[in-house]
Order: sequence, then C-alpha cells, then structure tokens
Amino acid sequence: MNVSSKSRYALMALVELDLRTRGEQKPVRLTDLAAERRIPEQYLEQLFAALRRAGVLTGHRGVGGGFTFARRPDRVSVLAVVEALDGAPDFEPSAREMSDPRERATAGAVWRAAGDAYQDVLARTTVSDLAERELQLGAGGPTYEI
Amino acid sequence: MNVSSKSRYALMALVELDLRTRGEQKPVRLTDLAAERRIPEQYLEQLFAALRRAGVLTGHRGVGGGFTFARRPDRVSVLAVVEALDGAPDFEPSAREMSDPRERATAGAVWRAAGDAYQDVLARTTVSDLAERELQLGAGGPTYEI
DNA sequence: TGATTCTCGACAAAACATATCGGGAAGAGA
DNA sequence: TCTCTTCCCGATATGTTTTGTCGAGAATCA
Repeated sequence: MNVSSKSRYALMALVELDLRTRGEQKPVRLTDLAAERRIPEQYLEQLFAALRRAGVLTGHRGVGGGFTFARRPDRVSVLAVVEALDGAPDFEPSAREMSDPRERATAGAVWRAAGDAYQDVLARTTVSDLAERELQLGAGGPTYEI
Repeated sequence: MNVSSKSRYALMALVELDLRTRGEQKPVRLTDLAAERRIPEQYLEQLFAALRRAGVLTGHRGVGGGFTFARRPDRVSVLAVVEALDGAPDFEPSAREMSDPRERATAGAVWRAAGDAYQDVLARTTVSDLAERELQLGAGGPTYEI
C-alpha cells in the first residue's frame, strides 16, 4: 500500500516545471523534464496527457513548444495530481464490493474517515510548496550527492 | 487505491467472532464465520492464519474447535488487522524507489504525513467498537435488506 | 479408529502497475 | 510547400500483486 510511481513521477516533473518557469512563461520540453528527473520519457508523456485533460497543464507543439501550467502551480495541490493519475484515492470500497449493509455501516465509516484524513494532508500541499522547499534545501542544505 | 478484500473480510469476520463470543469463551468455527459474512471459506482460512501468527487469534482443532481471540477484541485495532494482512500501510516509497534526494526531502515528507494521518484513524477504532456499533444499529436501526 | 477442525504450502486466474511502440497531428521556420 | 520539432493517442507487452483454490497433513475429541 504505497504511492504509485505515476504520482511520484508526475509530481516531481511538475516541481521541475515550476522551478524552470519562475518568471518566464516559456514552455519546457517533456524531454528536458524527464531527463532532469530520470523519468522514463514515454511514460511521463502519458502522465502529462492526463494532467492536461485534468486542466493542470497546457501543451504547445512545434519548435519552442513544450508544457506550461494551465493554472498557477500554487493552486495545484498534490491531491489534484494524485486524483488525475490514480483516480480519487477512495479507500472506502464501492457499495457493490461492500454489499453487506452491516459492513457499510461500521467498517465503511472507518475507511471513509481514514481516506478523508489522508486526502486532507495531500490537499494542503501544492506543487509550489514543494518547489519552494526544494529551493531552500538546495541553497543552504546538504550538497553531497549519492 | 482502496482497501484490500483481505482487510475487509478479516475485519468483518472478527466482528462476527466478537459478537458470538460475548460472555462465552466457546470457539467459533471458521465455516460459520465465513457463511454468515459471505466470505470465501478457504480464503478466510488463509487470513485467519496470518491473524493467528500476529497474535490476534488462537485456533483450536477438533470437534468443538474453532477460533477465539488471543487478546481482548477491544485491544485489537483496525490498524493491527490491516498490518497483519497487508503489511504496514507505508505510503512513503522506500529509499530505494525514491533515489532522488530532492524527492525524499520534499514529496517524501508529504507521503509520510498523509500515511500517518491515515494510520491514526485506523488505530483509534477497535474490533469491539465496530461490533458495538453493529449491535446498536441492529437494535433500532433500519431492518430492510437489499 | 474415525470424524472434525485447524494448518500449511503450492498453484492458478485475474487485475493492476509500469512501462514501450508506432504512427499521427499541429505548429514553426526555411 | 517542405521539413523538423514537439506534443498527442491508442495498442501492446511485461511483471507484480491480489484474490482466490486445491490437496494433503496434523491435532483433538468421542
């Protein structure tokens, strides 16, 4: 039970995009984002397509093209990214799976409450928050690499 | 991203076991628990084996045998059940998967916080809480079936 | 001895995650 | 118009996890 690579990859690529578009509006190529963060390029392409459909990104074709944010990255929560890629993190099983009314009334409430707590945390952090944090760490933090 | 059938099945079977052993200590057969909750019997067998190894249940063989709680059901949290079956719900990817130190420092903290919030909720509810709730609902609640 | 019930390891089908492939469409510049 | 670049899209492949099933074995009781 852990976070999917999809969400991890996409989130890191978005942070990179935010860092590269501070001040400028110039689109950034998928290739560059993938290379910088060591993400399989064609896989990331798929993820960015989902983010574009979710209204997070805008694609620009041709020379000088690439991706820009469709809405400000400080309005893009981690939850929004996860939802676009893995679907809503719905811990409560569907009513169809949980056909016993006793289960829906008891355990169902627990799964729902836990899922809500999980989502709340993800909703409170944005792509820009992570980018900001990365800048601060890079400035005065540890400089050693692996 | 939803709760596994394993956890759901096991939890409902444990609630049923609690309801049937209130007052009496008599073991309850796996067959009866599985039938009452419409759980595949041989699958539940596997799950109960894990719960026994986790110190939640005790098995008794032979005629008049079955399962009893190894520790009081009001001390068995939903989290304990989930951990026994699906392993610790660790939302933060391992350091091996998350090899980029930038990711560990930024996104890693978010996954960890969200996972902790999730676990906290599950840790606060016990098998007995759910059994109690079911009793109350059954007493004066809705009696219609699907 | 024989019936009952849990115990255990292996196996199998289905679903899901993680990519990869190959062509297409739109935009920019010569 | 031609060509290059870059995003766009559907299909396919591969490996792992989940969800069970099967069959034999060991302990307990009458």
